[in-house]
Amino acid sequence: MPAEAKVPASTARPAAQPASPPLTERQEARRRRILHASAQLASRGGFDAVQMREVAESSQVALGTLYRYFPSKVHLLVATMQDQLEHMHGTLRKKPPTGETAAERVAETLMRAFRALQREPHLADAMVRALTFADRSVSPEVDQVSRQTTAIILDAMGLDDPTPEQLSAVRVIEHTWHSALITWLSGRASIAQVKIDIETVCRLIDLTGPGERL
Amino acid sequence: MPAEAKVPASTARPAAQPASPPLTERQEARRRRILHASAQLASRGGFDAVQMREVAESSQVALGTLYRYFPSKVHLLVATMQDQLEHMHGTLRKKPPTGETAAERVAETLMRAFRALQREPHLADAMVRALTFADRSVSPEVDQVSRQTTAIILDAMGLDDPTPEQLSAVRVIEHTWHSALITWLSGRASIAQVKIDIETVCRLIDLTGPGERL
DNA sequence: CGGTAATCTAGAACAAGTTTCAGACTTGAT
DNA sequence: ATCAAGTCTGAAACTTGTTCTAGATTACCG
Repeated sequence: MPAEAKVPASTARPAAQPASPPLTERQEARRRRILHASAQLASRGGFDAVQMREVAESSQVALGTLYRYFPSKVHLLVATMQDQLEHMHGTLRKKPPTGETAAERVAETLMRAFRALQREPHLADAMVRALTFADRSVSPEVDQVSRQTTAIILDAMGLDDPTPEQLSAVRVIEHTWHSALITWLSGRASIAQVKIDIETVCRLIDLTGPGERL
Repeated sequence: MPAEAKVPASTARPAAQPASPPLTERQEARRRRILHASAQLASRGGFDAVQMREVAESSQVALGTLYRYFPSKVHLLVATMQDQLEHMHGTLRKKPPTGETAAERVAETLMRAFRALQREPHLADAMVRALTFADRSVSPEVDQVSRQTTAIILDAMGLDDPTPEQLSAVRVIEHTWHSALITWLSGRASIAQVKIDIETVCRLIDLTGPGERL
């Protein structure tokens, strides 16, 4: 019979996972080392600096093992993003935004996240590029990131059960968030411009507010 | 002195180009063959199917020459997108949108473009993935695509000199457009959902309309 | 404990993007 | 027509993501 339980197809820890045998302690440690190495390399030189051989070496794992845990570089980086997002969500929970309106609070939250990303622009580059470059084979993982982001935004809005209109607005905000990050990372938009775009899109929230204004 | 003028760093033809010696007829023909081959391969299997060696072979050009015209696969695909966008803009000009409000016309225009993309989903995949994956070295070309997209949207709005607020709204619409396409292409959103997102974000236009409602 | 099935390792091998190079070919100027 | 400079070609080499393999290790069941 099995030795170390079969490794799950690169999934996160905390959130509920349909069916993936729990990891051995050593496996958990390996996974953690890999994610750490990934984030570290990404922080240096972004997407390109995360080279699978280097990740394997840094995390003291054979290349084949790395691929067993994360079936591709994009899977690895998306998992890295999941990891960082949890961090961020935790941090944000502690100091909730203070704005008056939901729109203000969401913008405030996103700008806070944006400032965090600015501190590690290379890491941001690696994660966001991986996220948008991901193909169908990474959909479940990308979806998980999306859900986490949605949760953060809904938290900021202070909503428990949003209307379909509000969910649309949130989706649009996420779209804008990702795409604005991309333009910033590739040097085509300034920090100020990203700020404006975020504030602009957040106005949509007012349109779908409790008053149901259309 | 030079023979065939030095090839420009992969730029489009029609739009004004800062400084790039005009192409020989044969060079122009090569460029065209390359773009055609690129689009053809992309239509088959998307981003992955556009293999540089195959593009070179299909377009009867040496690999080195291909790289002289387009310094990377991403450059090539972004140029392919520029090419297709011109087409599209021309087509759209002929049948302007009929909606009452600017928001309706923009949504109508984008949905028309979306339907065109649905006819060649693989091509769309290749172009959009290249666009969002592009790094700084492709910024000028990506920017050109962005300007073209902006022009299409402003056309639909029927505006000549937009206010800064309106430009913000247009940028947000573009963000949403790109990101929504990505989610559709990677199978994480349905066509219906993309439609909703586009319609949702287009409401922003009303917020920044002539009335200057904040 | 012993057996056994799965995992991990080291390293080779493969695939596709990118670079490089020597030599043949074009072009525009004289 | 000739020449110099730049371009194109064909092919090999290099890089990095990904796959594969044989053997050493590990985990768990009985």
